[in-house]
Amino acid sequence: MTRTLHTGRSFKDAIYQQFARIGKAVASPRRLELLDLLCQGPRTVESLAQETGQSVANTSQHLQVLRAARLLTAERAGLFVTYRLAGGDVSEFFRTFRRVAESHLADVNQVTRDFLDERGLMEPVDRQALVERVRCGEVTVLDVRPRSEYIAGHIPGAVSVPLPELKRRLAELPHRREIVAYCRGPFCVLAVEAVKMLRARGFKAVRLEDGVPDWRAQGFRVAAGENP
Amino acid sequence: MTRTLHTGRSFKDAIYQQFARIGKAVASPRRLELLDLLCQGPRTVESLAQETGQSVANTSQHLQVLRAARLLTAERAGLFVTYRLAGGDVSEFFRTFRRVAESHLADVNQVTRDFLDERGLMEPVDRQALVERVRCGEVTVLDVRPRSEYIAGHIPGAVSVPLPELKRRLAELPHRREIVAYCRGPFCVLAVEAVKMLRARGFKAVRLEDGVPDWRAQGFRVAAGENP
DNA sequence: TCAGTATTCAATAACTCAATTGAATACTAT
DNA sequence: ATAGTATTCAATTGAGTTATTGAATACTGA
Repeated sequence: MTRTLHTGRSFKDAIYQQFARIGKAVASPRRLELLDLLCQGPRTVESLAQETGQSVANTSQHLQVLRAARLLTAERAGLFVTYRLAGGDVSEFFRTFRRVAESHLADVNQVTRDFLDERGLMEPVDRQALVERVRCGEVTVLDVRPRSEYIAGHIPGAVSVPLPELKRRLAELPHRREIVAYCRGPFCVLAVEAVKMLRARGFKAVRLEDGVPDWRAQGFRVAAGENP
Repeated sequence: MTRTLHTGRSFKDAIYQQFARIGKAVASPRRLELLDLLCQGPRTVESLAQETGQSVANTSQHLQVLRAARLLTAERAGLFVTYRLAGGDVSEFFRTFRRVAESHLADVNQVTRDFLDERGLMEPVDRQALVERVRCGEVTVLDVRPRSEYIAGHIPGAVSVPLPELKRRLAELPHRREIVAYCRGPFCVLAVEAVKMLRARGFKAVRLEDGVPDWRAQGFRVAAGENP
Protein backbone atom coordinates (compact mmCIF):
# COMPACT_ATOMS: atom_id res chain seq x y z
CA MET A 1 0.00 0.00 0.00
CA THR A 2 2.50 2.68 -0.96
CA ARG A 3 -0.46 4.31 -2.70
CA THR A 4 -1.46 6.68 0.09
CA LEU A 5 2.12 7.70 0.70
CA HIS A 6 2.36 9.53 -2.58
CA THR A 7 -1.16 10.17 -3.74
CA GLY A 8 -0.75 12.34 -6.79
CA ARG A 9 2.72 13.36 -5.72
CA SER A 10 3.90 14.24 -9.18
CA PHE A 11 0.75 16.30 -9.73
CA LYS A 12 1.24 18.15 -6.45
CA ASP A 13 4.89 18.76 -7.23
CA ALA A 14 3.99 20.16 -10.63
CA ILE A 15 1.25 22.42 -9.25
CA TYR A 16 3.25 23.86 -6.38
CA GLN A 17 6.21 24.36 -8.66
CA GLN A 18 3.97 26.43 -10.90
CA PHE A 19 2.66 28.39 -7.92
CA ALA A 20 6.24 29.04 -6.88
CA ARG A 21 6.87 30.83 -10.16
CA ILE A 22 4.68 33.60 -8.80
CA GLY A 23 6.34 33.39 -5.41
CA LYS A 24 9.84 33.60 -6.83
CA ALA A 25 8.82 36.59 -8.90
CA VAL A 26 7.80 38.52 -5.79
CA ALA A 27 10.73 37.34 -3.69
CA SER A 28 13.00 40.25 -4.61
CA PRO A 29 12.67 43.76 -3.18
CA ARG A 30 13.62 45.26 -6.55
CA ARG A 31 10.88 43.42 -8.34
CA LEU A 32 8.34 44.37 -5.70
CA GLU A 33 9.24 48.00 -6.22
CA LEU A 34 8.82 47.63 -9.98
CA LEU A 35 5.49 45.91 -9.50
CA ASP A 36 4.34 48.66 -7.17
CA LEU A 37 5.26 51.32 -9.69
CA LEU A 38 3.52 49.46 -12.48
CA CYS A 39 0.37 49.36 -10.37
CA GLN A 40 0.26 53.12 -11.02
CA GLY A 41 0.32 52.64 -14.77
CA PRO A 42 2.41 51.39 -17.71
CA ARG A 43 6.02 52.52 -18.00
CA THR A 44 9.09 52.01 -20.13
CA VAL A 45 12.21 50.21 -18.97
CA GLU A 46 14.31 53.33 -18.80
CA SER A 47 11.80 55.31 -16.80
CA LEU A 48 11.51 52.46 -14.32
CA ALA A 49 15.28 52.23 -14.09
CA GLN A 50 15.53 55.93 -13.38
CA GLU A 51 12.73 55.89 -10.80
CA THR A 52 14.25 52.99 -8.89
CA GLY A 53 17.86 54.11 -9.25
CA GLN A 54 18.87 50.85 -10.89
CA SER A 55 20.83 50.20 -14.05
CA VAL A 56 18.77 49.70 -17.18
CA ALA A 57 20.15 46.20 -17.72
CA ASN A 58 19.27 45.12 -14.21
CA THR A 59 15.82 46.64 -14.45
CA SER A 60 15.24 44.93 -17.77
CA GLN A 61 16.18 41.57 -16.29
CA HIS A 62 13.89 41.95 -13.33
CA LEU A 63 11.07 42.95 -15.63
CA GLN A 64 11.63 39.85 -17.65
CA VAL A 65 11.38 37.70 -14.55
CA LEU A 66 8.05 39.30 -13.73
CA ARG A 67 6.93 38.80 -17.29
CA ALA A 68 7.97 35.14 -17.27
CA ALA A 69 5.72 34.73 -14.22
CA ARG A 70 2.96 36.34 -16.34
CA LEU A 71 2.48 39.21 -13.93
CA LEU A 72 3.47 41.72 -16.61
CA THR A 73 3.11 42.07 -20.34
CA ALA A 74 5.51 43.94 -22.59
CA GLU A 75 4.84 45.78 -25.78
CA ARG A 76 7.36 47.37 -28.08
CA ALA A 77 6.53 50.74 -29.61
CA GLY A 78 9.40 52.03 -31.65
CA LEU A 79 12.51 52.21 -29.55
CA PHE A 80 10.66 51.83 -26.29
CA VAL A 81 9.28 48.76 -24.59
CA THR A 82 6.34 49.47 -22.35
CA TYR A 83 5.61 47.12 -19.49
CA ARG A 84 2.23 46.93 -17.80
CA LEU A 85 0.35 44.71 -15.37
CA ALA A 86 -0.98 41.56 -17.00
CA GLY A 87 -4.41 42.20 -15.50
CA GLY A 88 -6.42 43.96 -12.84
CA ASP A 89 -6.07 40.98 -10.55
CA VAL A 90 -2.31 41.57 -10.37
CA SER A 91 -2.95 44.93 -8.79
CA GLU A 92 -5.35 43.27 -6.36
CA PHE A 93 -2.74 40.64 -5.64
CA PHE A 94 -0.17 43.28 -4.84
CA ARG A 95 -2.59 44.99 -2.50
CA THR A 96 -3.27 41.74 -0.67
CA PHE A 97 0.43 41.07 -0.49
CA ARG A 98 1.07 44.52 0.93
CA ARG A 99 -1.72 44.16 3.46
CA VAL A 100 -0.32 40.88 4.75
CA ALA A 101 3.14 42.39 5.03
CA GLU A 102 1.69 45.38 6.81
CA SER A 103 -0.33 43.45 9.34
CA HIS A 104 2.17 40.69 10.05
CA LEU A 105 5.54 42.37 9.92
CA ALA A 106 5.94 44.66 12.86
CA ASP A 107 9.10 45.98 11.25
CA VAL A 108 7.14 47.45 8.37
CA ASN A 109 5.18 49.59 10.74
CA GLN A 110 8.28 50.50 12.69
CA VAL A 111 10.10 51.66 9.57
CA THR A 112 7.04 53.53 8.36
CA ARG A 113 6.56 55.26 11.65
CA ASP A 114 10.20 56.30 11.74
CA PHE A 115 10.01 57.89 8.30
CA LEU A 116 6.45 59.04 7.77
CA ASP A 117 4.65 59.45 11.02
CA GLU A 118 5.81 62.96 11.70
CA ARG A 119 3.76 65.92 12.78
CA GLY A 120 0.50 64.04 13.04
CA LEU A 121 0.20 63.29 9.35
CA MET A 122 -1.59 60.04 9.96
CA GLU A 123 -5.16 61.26 10.57
CA PRO A 124 -7.49 59.07 8.56
CA VAL A 125 -9.54 60.65 5.77
CA ASP A 126 -13.18 59.69 5.27
CA ARG A 127 -13.30 58.61 1.61
CA GLN A 128 -17.02 58.79 1.04
CA ALA A 129 -17.18 62.26 2.57
CA LEU A 130 -14.21 63.29 0.44
CA VAL A 131 -16.07 62.43 -2.76
CA GLU A 132 -18.94 64.66 -1.64
CA ARG A 133 -16.74 67.53 -0.60
CA VAL A 134 -14.86 67.45 -3.89
CA ARG A 135 -18.16 67.67 -5.74
CA CYS A 136 -19.20 70.68 -3.67
CA GLY A 137 -15.84 72.34 -4.20
CA GLU A 138 -15.17 72.30 -0.47
CA VAL A 139 -11.79 70.67 -0.84
CA THR A 140 -8.92 70.52 -3.33
CA VAL A 141 -7.47 67.11 -4.10
CA LEU A 142 -3.83 67.15 -5.13
CA ASP A 143 -2.18 64.35 -7.10
CA VAL A 144 1.55 64.77 -6.50
CA ARG A 145 2.75 61.82 -8.60
CA PRO A 146 4.54 62.25 -11.93
CA ARG A 147 2.21 63.46 -14.65
CA SER A 148 2.22 60.17 -16.58
CA GLU A 149 0.77 58.36 -13.61
CA TYR A 150 -1.91 61.00 -13.23
CA ILE A 151 -2.84 60.50 -16.87
CA ALA A 152 -2.96 56.73 -16.46
CA GLY A 153 -5.53 57.13 -13.71
CA HIS A 154 -6.41 59.58 -10.94
CA ILE A 155 -9.07 60.40 -8.38
CA PRO A 156 -11.83 62.32 -10.19
CA GLY A 157 -11.51 66.03 -9.59
CA ALA A 158 -7.86 65.82 -8.51
CA VAL A 159 -5.36 68.38 -9.79
CA SER A 160 -1.99 67.15 -11.03
CA VAL A 161 0.92 68.89 -9.36
CA PRO A 162 3.95 66.61 -9.36
CA LEU A 163 5.95 67.06 -6.17
CA PRO A 164 9.00 68.65 -7.88
CA GLU A 165 6.72 71.37 -9.33
CA LEU A 166 4.83 72.03 -6.12
CA LYS A 167 7.10 74.74 -4.75
CA ARG A 168 6.74 76.99 -7.78
CA ARG A 169 3.03 76.34 -8.28
CA LEU A 170 1.89 77.23 -4.80
CA ALA A 171 0.04 80.27 -6.19
CA GLU A 172 -2.44 77.93 -7.89
CA LEU A 173 -3.57 76.52 -4.55
CA PRO A 174 -6.31 77.89 -2.30
CA HIS A 175 -5.18 79.23 1.06
CA ARG A 176 -8.45 78.82 2.89
CA ARG A 177 -9.85 75.60 1.48
CA GLU A 178 -8.54 72.30 2.73
CA ILE A 179 -6.07 70.44 0.51
CA VAL A 180 -5.96 66.65 0.41
CA ALA A 181 -2.78 65.27 -1.13
CA TYR A 182 -2.32 61.70 -2.30
CA CYS A 183 0.32 59.75 -4.21
CA ARG A 184 1.02 56.07 -4.88
CA GLY A 185 -0.24 54.60 -1.68
CA PRO A 186 0.39 54.15 2.02
CA PHE A 187 4.12 53.55 1.65
CA CYS A 188 4.90 56.36 -0.76
CA VAL A 189 6.69 59.45 0.49
CA LEU A 190 5.47 61.95 -2.11
CA ALA A 191 2.24 63.06 -0.44
CA VAL A 192 3.89 63.18 2.95
CA GLU A 193 6.54 65.54 1.58
CA ALA A 194 3.87 67.63 -0.11
CA VAL A 195 1.80 67.98 3.05
CA LYS A 196 4.87 68.92 5.05
CA MET A 197 5.78 71.64 2.58
CA LEU A 198 2.23 72.97 2.35
CA ARG A 199 1.75 73.11 6.09
CA ALA A 200 5.06 74.89 6.54
CA ARG A 201 3.68 77.58 4.24
CA GLY A 202 0.40 77.97 6.03
CA PHE A 203 -1.84 75.79 3.91
CA LYS A 204 -4.40 73.52 5.47
CA ALA A 205 -3.27 70.16 4.10
CA VAL A 206 -3.82 66.51 4.98
CA ARG A 207 -2.68 63.29 3.42
CA LEU A 208 -4.89 60.62 1.92
CA GLU A 209 -3.08 57.30 2.31
CA ASP A 210 -4.77 55.64 -0.64
CA GLY A 211 -3.17 55.31 -4.00
CA VAL A 212 -5.29 55.01 -7.12
CA PRO A 213 -5.37 51.17 -6.95
CA ASP A 214 -6.62 51.39 -3.37
CA TRP A 215 -9.18 54.00 -4.35
CA ARG A 216 -10.41 51.82 -7.16
CA ALA A 217 -10.51 48.71 -4.95
CA GLN A 218 -12.86 50.51 -2.58
CA GLY A 219 -15.31 50.84 -5.42
CA PHE A 220 -14.77 54.50 -6.22
CA ARG A 221 -14.56 55.84 -9.73
CA VAL A 222 -11.16 56.55 -11.30
CA ALA A 223 -10.63 59.14 -14.03
CA ALA A 224 -8.12 58.80 -16.86
CA GLY A 225 -6.50 61.41 -19.08
CA GLU A 226 -5.16 64.93 -18.75
CA ASN A 227 -8.19 66.53 -17.12
CA PRO A 228 -9.41 66.42 -13.52
CA MET B 1 19.59 68.69 -7.06
CA THR B 2 20.42 65.07 -6.34
CA ARG B 3 17.36 65.19 -4.13
CA THR B 4 14.85 63.83 -6.63
CA LEU B 5 17.18 61.06 -7.69
CA HIS B 6 16.89 59.28 -4.40
CA THR B 7 13.81 60.58 -2.69
CA GLY B 8 13.46 58.43 0.37
CA ARG B 9 15.62 55.73 -1.15
CA SER B 10 16.67 54.22 2.16
CA PHE B 11 13.03 54.16 3.27
CA LYS B 12 11.94 52.49 0.06
CA ASP B 13 14.73 49.97 0.30
CA ALA B 14 13.75 49.14 3.86
CA ILE B 15 10.06 48.78 3.01
CA TYR B 16 10.49 46.61 -0.06
CA GLN B 17 13.01 44.48 1.76
CA GLN B 18 10.37 43.85 4.41
CA PHE B 19 7.79 43.05 1.75
CA ALA B 20 10.23 40.61 0.22
CA ARG B 21 10.29 38.63 3.46
CA ILE B 22 6.76 37.53 2.57
CA GLY B 23 7.75 36.99 -1.04
CA LYS B 24 10.75 34.84 -0.16
CA ALA B 25 8.59 32.79 2.18
CA VAL B 26 6.24 31.86 -0.66
CA ALA B 27 9.00 31.35 -3.23
CA SER B 28 9.43 27.66 -2.54
CA PRO B 29 7.06 24.93 -3.75
CA ARG B 30 7.54 23.01 -0.51
CA ARG B 31 6.53 25.97 1.60
CA LEU B 32 3.52 26.66 -0.57
CA GLU B 33 2.38 23.10 -0.04
CA LEU B 34 2.79 23.46 3.71
CA LEU B 35 0.88 26.73 3.67
CA ASP B 36 -1.89 25.13 1.64
CA LEU B 37 -2.20 22.28 4.12
CA LEU B 38 -2.22 24.66 7.05
CA CYS B 39 -5.10 26.54 5.44
CA GLN B 40 -7.13 23.41 6.25
CA GLY B 41 -6.27 23.59 9.92
CA PRO B 42 -3.40 23.39 12.45
CA ARG B 43 -0.98 20.48 12.24
CA THR B 44 2.14 19.14 13.86
CA VAL B 45 5.52 19.02 12.18
CA GLU B 46 5.55 15.28 11.82
CA SER B 47 2.10 15.05 10.28
CA LEU B 48 3.04 17.73 7.77
CA ALA B 49 6.27 15.90 6.97
CA GLN B 50 4.36 12.69 6.38
CA GLU B 51 1.67 14.35 4.27
CA THR B 52 4.22 16.07 2.04
CA GLY B 53 6.66 13.18 1.87
CA GLN B 54 9.51 15.28 3.20
CA SER B 55 11.96 14.62 6.00
CA VAL B 56 10.99 15.99 9.38
CA ALA B 57 14.11 18.17 9.55
CA ASN B 58 13.44 19.73 6.19
CA THR B 59 9.80 20.31 7.02
CA SER B 60 10.74 21.90 10.32
CA GLN B 61 13.11 24.28 8.59
CA HIS B 62 10.56 25.35 6.02
CA LEU B 63 8.01 25.91 8.76
CA GLN B 64 10.48 28.11 10.55
CA VAL B 65 10.96 30.21 7.44
CA LEU B 66 7.21 30.70 7.18
CA ARG B 67 7.09 31.56 10.85
CA ALA B 68 9.92 34.07 10.50
CA ALA B 69 7.82 35.77 7.82
CA ARG B 70 4.99 35.81 10.37
CA LEU B 71 2.68 33.77 8.20
CA LEU B 72 2.55 31.01 10.82
CA THR B 73 2.61 30.72 14.57
CA ALA B 74 3.92 27.74 16.50
CA GLU B 75 2.85 26.41 19.83
CA ARG B 76 4.38 23.61 21.79
CA ALA B 77 2.10 21.14 23.55
CA GLY B 78 4.04 18.37 25.19
CA LEU B 79 6.23 16.64 22.67
CA PHE B 80 4.43 18.14 19.71
CA VAL B 81 4.72 21.55 18.12
CA THR B 82 1.58 22.66 16.37
CA TYR B 83 1.83 25.16 13.56
CA ARG B 84 -1.12 27.23 12.38
CA LEU B 85 -1.85 30.23 10.17
CA ALA B 86 -0.99 33.51 11.84
CA GLY B 87 -4.42 34.90 10.91
CA GLY B 88 -7.41 34.64 8.67
CA ASP B 89 -5.86 37.07 6.22
CA VAL B 90 -3.08 34.54 5.52
CA SER B 91 -5.67 32.14 4.19
CA GLU B 92 -7.14 34.93 2.07
CA PHE B 93 -3.65 35.77 0.86
CA PHE B 94 -3.07 32.21 -0.20
CA ARG B 95 -6.35 32.17 -2.07
CA THR B 96 -5.43 35.36 -3.92
CA PHE B 97 -2.03 33.93 -4.68
CA ARG B 98 -3.56 30.74 -6.03
CA ARG B 99 -6.07 32.66 -8.13
CA VAL B 100 -3.32 34.73 -9.77
CA ALA B 101 -1.32 31.60 -10.49
CA GLU B 102 -4.41 29.94 -11.89
CA SER B 103 -5.42 32.77 -14.18
CA HIS B 104 -1.97 33.77 -15.38
CA LEU B 105 -0.05 30.54 -15.67
CA ALA B 106 -1.40 28.52 -18.54
CA ASP B 107 0.74 25.62 -17.36
CA VAL B 108 -1.25 25.33 -14.16
CA ASN B 109 -4.39 24.67 -16.13
CA GLN B 110 -2.58 22.33 -18.46
CA VAL B 111 -1.23 20.24 -15.62
CA THR B 112 -4.59 20.25 -13.90
CA ARG B 113 -6.39 19.19 -17.02
CA ASP B 114 -3.93 16.37 -17.57
CA PHE B 115 -4.42 15.01 -14.07
CA LEU B 116 -7.92 15.93 -12.99
CA ASP B 117 -10.15 16.69 -15.89
CA GLU B 118 -11.18 13.15 -16.64
CA ARG B 119 -14.65 11.80 -17.24
CA GLY B 120 -16.37 15.16 -17.09
CA LEU B 121 -15.67 15.81 -13.44
CA MET B 122 -15.49 19.52 -13.91
CA GLU B 123 -19.19 20.49 -13.92
CA PRO B 124 -19.65 23.49 -11.68
CA VAL B 125 -21.80 23.15 -8.56
CA ASP B 126 -24.23 25.90 -7.57
CA ARG B 127 -23.20 26.71 -3.99
CA GLN B 128 -26.29 28.56 -2.86
CA ALA B 129 -28.53 25.79 -4.20
CA LEU B 130 -26.31 23.23 -2.49
CA VAL B 131 -26.92 24.80 0.91
CA GLU B 132 -30.67 24.55 0.33
CA ARG B 133 -30.56 21.00 -0.89
CA VAL B 134 -28.47 19.88 2.07
CA ARG B 135 -31.05 21.41 4.39
CA CYS B 136 -33.84 19.54 2.62
CA GLY B 137 -31.90 16.27 2.71
CA GLU B 138 -31.86 16.14 -1.08
CA VAL B 139 -28.12 15.65 -1.27
CA THR B 140 -25.31 14.12 0.75
CA VAL B 141 -22.13 16.15 1.15
CA LEU B 142 -19.00 14.10 1.64
CA ASP B 143 -15.82 15.47 3.22
CA VAL B 144 -13.06 13.13 2.09
CA ARG B 145 -10.17 14.86 3.85
CA PRO B 146 -8.41 13.39 6.88
CA ARG B 147 -10.57 13.50 9.96
CA SER B 148 -8.50 16.16 11.73
CA GLU B 149 -9.16 18.61 8.92
CA TYR B 150 -12.87 17.86 9.09
CA ILE B 151 -12.83 18.62 12.80
CA ALA B 152 -10.95 21.86 12.25
CA GLY B 153 -13.71 23.05 9.94
CA HIS B 154 -16.18 21.60 7.44
CA ILE B 155 -19.21 22.45 5.35
CA PRO B 156 -22.26 22.27 7.61
CA GLY B 157 -24.09 18.99 7.13
CA ALA B 158 -21.12 17.25 5.52
CA VAL B 159 -20.24 13.69 6.52
CA SER B 160 -16.60 12.83 7.18
CA VAL B 161 -15.38 9.87 5.18
CA PRO B 162 -11.63 10.15 4.63
CA LEU B 163 -10.70 8.82 1.21
CA PRO B 164 -8.78 5.76 2.50
CA GLU B 165 -11.92 4.65 4.38
CA LEU B 166 -14.32 5.26 1.52
CA LYS B 167 -14.12 1.82 -0.04
CA ARG B 168 -15.19 -0.03 3.09
CA ARG B 169 -17.82 2.52 4.11
CA LEU B 170 -19.78 2.54 0.87
CA ALA B 171 -22.74 0.94 2.64
CA GLU B 172 -23.28 4.18 4.60
CA LEU B 173 -23.96 6.10 1.42
CA PRO B 174 -27.28 6.53 -0.34
CA HIS B 175 -27.55 4.96 -3.77
CA ARG B 176 -30.34 7.15 -5.11
CA ARG B 177 -29.53 10.55 -3.65
CA GLU B 178 -26.85 12.69 -5.22
CA ILE B 179 -23.48 12.81 -3.48
CA VAL B 180 -21.30 15.94 -3.54
CA ALA B 181 -17.70 15.29 -2.55
CA TYR B 182 -15.21 17.99 -1.62
CA CYS B 183 -11.70 18.13 -0.21
CA ARG B 184 -9.01 20.80 0.21
CA GLY B 185 -9.74 22.87 -2.84
CA PRO B 186 -9.53 23.07 -6.61
CA PHE B 187 -6.05 21.53 -6.81
CA CYS B 188 -6.57 18.64 -4.44
CA VAL B 189 -6.95 15.15 -5.81
CA LEU B 190 -8.93 13.57 -2.96
CA ALA B 191 -12.45 14.46 -4.06
CA VAL B 192 -11.65 13.61 -7.66
CA GLU B 193 -10.54 10.15 -6.61
CA ALA B 194 -13.63 9.76 -4.45
CA VAL B 195 -16.00 10.72 -7.25
CA LYS B 196 -14.28 8.38 -9.65
CA MET B 197 -14.62 5.49 -7.23
CA LEU B 198 -18.25 6.28 -6.42
CA ARG B 199 -19.26 6.59 -10.04
CA ALA B 200 -17.57 3.33 -10.90
CA ARG B 201 -19.83 1.69 -8.31
CA GLY B 202 -23.02 3.23 -9.59
CA PHE B 203 -23.37 6.17 -7.24
CA LYS B 204 -24.48 9.55 -8.50
CA ALA B 205 -21.52 11.69 -7.45
CA VAL B 206 -20.13 15.11 -8.38
CA ARG B 207 -17.20 17.11 -7.16
CA LEU B 208 -17.37 20.49 -5.45
CA GLU B 209 -14.13 22.31 -6.24
CA ASP B 210 -14.18 24.49 -3.15
CA GLY B 211 -12.19 23.75 -0.08
CA VAL B 212 -13.31 25.01 3.29
CA PRO B 213 -11.32 28.28 2.99
CA ASP B 214 -13.02 28.93 -0.36
CA TRP B 215 -16.40 28.09 1.09
CA ARG B 216 -15.83 30.47 3.98
CA ALA B 217 -14.55 33.22 1.68
CA GLN B 218 -17.83 33.09 -0.24
CA GLY B 219 -19.61 34.02 2.94
CA PHE B 220 -21.02 30.60 3.81
CA ARG B 221 -21.06 29.23 7.32
CA VAL B 222 -18.41 26.69 8.38
CA ALA B 223 -18.96 24.11 11.11
CA ALA B 224 -16.28 22.90 13.52
CA GLY B 225 -16.02 19.73 15.56
CA GLU B 226 -16.86 16.06 15.19
CA ASN B 227 -20.46 16.43 14.09
CA PRO B 228 -21.97 17.36 10.71
C1' DT C 1 23.01 53.27 -45.31
C1' DC C 2 24.46 55.29 -41.01
C1' DA C 3 24.49 57.22 -36.38
C1' DG C 4 22.14 57.14 -32.26
C1' DT C 5 19.14 55.34 -28.64
C1' DA C 6 16.42 51.74 -25.93
C1' DT C 7 16.52 47.33 -24.75
C1' DT C 8 18.20 42.71 -24.31
C1' DC C 9 21.69 39.17 -23.99
C1' DA C 10 25.78 36.54 -22.15
C1' DA C 11 29.31 35.83 -18.95
C1' DT C 12 30.87 36.39 -14.50
C1' DA C 13 31.54 36.68 -9.44
C1' DA C 14 29.42 37.17 -5.00
C1' DC C 15 25.90 35.67 -2.59
C1' DT C 16 21.82 33.06 -0.91
C1' DC C 17 18.91 28.99 -0.67
C1' DA C 18 17.48 23.88 -0.40
C1' DA C 19 18.02 19.30 1.05
C1' DT C 20 20.73 16.04 3.68
C1' DT C 21 23.02 14.30 7.55
C1' DG C 22 23.96 13.48 12.26
C1' DA C 23 23.84 15.46 16.64
C1' DA C 24 21.50 18.21 20.20
C1' DT C 25 17.46 19.73 22.67
C1' DA C 26 12.78 19.48 24.80
C1' DC C 27 9.63 17.04 26.74
C1' DT C 28 6.79 12.70 28.61
C1' DA C 29 6.06 8.49 30.90
C1' DT C 30 7.96 5.00 33.51
C1' DA D 1 17.08 9.35 36.58
C1' DT D 2 16.13 6.88 32.12
C1' DA D 3 14.38 5.62 27.77
C1' DG D 4 11.94 7.17 24.06
C1' DT D 5 9.86 10.47 20.87
C1' DA D 6 9.18 15.07 18.47
C1' DT D 7 11.49 18.80 17.11
C1' DT D 8 15.33 21.79 16.22
C1' DC D 9 20.12 22.92 15.24
C1' DA D 10 24.66 23.04 12.70
C1' DA D 11 27.44 21.92 9.02
C1' DT D 12 27.80 20.62 4.36
C1' DT D 13 27.00 20.35 -0.52
C1' DG D 14 25.11 21.57 -4.76
C1' DA D 15 21.90 24.55 -7.07
C1' DG D 16 19.96 28.87 -7.90
C1' DT D 17 19.84 34.09 -7.65
C1' DT D 18 21.59 38.95 -7.97
C1' DA D 19 24.10 42.75 -9.75
C1' DT D 20 27.60 44.11 -12.95
C1' DT D 21 29.81 44.51 -17.18
C1' DG D 22 30.34 44.94 -22.00
C1' DA D 23 28.60 43.46 -26.27
C1' DA D 24 24.67 42.53 -29.31
C1' DT D 25 20.14 43.52 -31.10
C1' DA D 26 16.06 46.37 -32.48
C1' DC D 27 14.46 50.23 -34.07
C1' DT D 28 14.21 55.46 -35.70
C1' DG D 29 15.31 59.33 -38.32
C1' DA D 30 18.48 61.66 -41.11
